[in-house]
Amino acid sequence: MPGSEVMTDTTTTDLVPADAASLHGPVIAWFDQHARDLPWRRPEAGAWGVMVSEFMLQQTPVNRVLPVYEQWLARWPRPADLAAEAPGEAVRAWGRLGYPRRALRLHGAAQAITERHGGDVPSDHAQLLALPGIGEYTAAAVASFAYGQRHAVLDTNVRRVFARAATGIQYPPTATTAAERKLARALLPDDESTASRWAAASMELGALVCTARSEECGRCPIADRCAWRLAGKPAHEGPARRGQTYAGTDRQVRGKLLAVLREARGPVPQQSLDAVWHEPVQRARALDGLVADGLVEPLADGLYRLPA
DNA sequence: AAGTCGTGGAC
DNA sequence: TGTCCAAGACT
Repeated sequence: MPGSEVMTDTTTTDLVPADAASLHGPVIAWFDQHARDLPWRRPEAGAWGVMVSEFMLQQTPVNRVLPVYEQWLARWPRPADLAAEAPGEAVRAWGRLGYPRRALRLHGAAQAITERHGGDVPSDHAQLLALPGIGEYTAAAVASFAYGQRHAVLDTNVRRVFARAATGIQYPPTATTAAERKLARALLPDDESTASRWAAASMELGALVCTARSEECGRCPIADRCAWRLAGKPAHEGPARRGQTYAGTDRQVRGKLLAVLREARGPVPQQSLDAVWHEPVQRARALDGLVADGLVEPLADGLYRLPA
């Protein structure tokens, strides 16, 4: 929208730059003291380790990612190792992390890295963004965490921290707004290495202290200047922002179908897939969807398998 | 641009 | 128990 850049947002109490800078020190100092020792943060993880972790962490909790991440990197320590495998092996190794299309996209990204970038995860934001499964957030995260670059890294944790500390509201909007991106850029430290540190620190603060529910302001290094807390922590206004009932959806059927294929060694007969769901129309629709997504490969004689 | 896409733990 | 939530991407 032309003109939106210059519109003044009167509904928020965004910090002025001088206040913004005062956040960096306390948050980064807190991070130095309380950061979790996660495997993808260790130097030996490398850019590939960071990238794999970011794929797995999309909409999935850290604790569930940890074991799969370790197995994945032990088996495929470089992008070329994964690229040489059948995509179905990536889907199988993905296990029960959920959203298995991520496994397919990670495999595709590994192939693109092998073909276009000599087997090295690119450090350029635009080149990262061009890889399958990498959007604005993941491109910024890899560039920042793996290569120490200066990028606004706006994930759900950071958005919540900024919504509270800077804007004074309990929760950020459903979808990321231009105002949020602008705020994130304004809060980004000038120095590259400090900016990279800030990105990780503000994210960790949201993950450990400034959580969605039962936030712990007593442990927050910037509680004394948090706009939301200073306003008396007003409750979120408006309707509940979620409504994804899972039971009975196509997603549940897809999950059941894929679980059968994941646990089988070779091709599976149609009959085995039919057993997971009673309703034939929905079952067929789910299976068609999996085939269309490239997660399942139909063979002759009513056999199905993970993609070769 | 609102819907779709898994899974399981916490309260 | 049902609801909410978890380092989003894609169409």
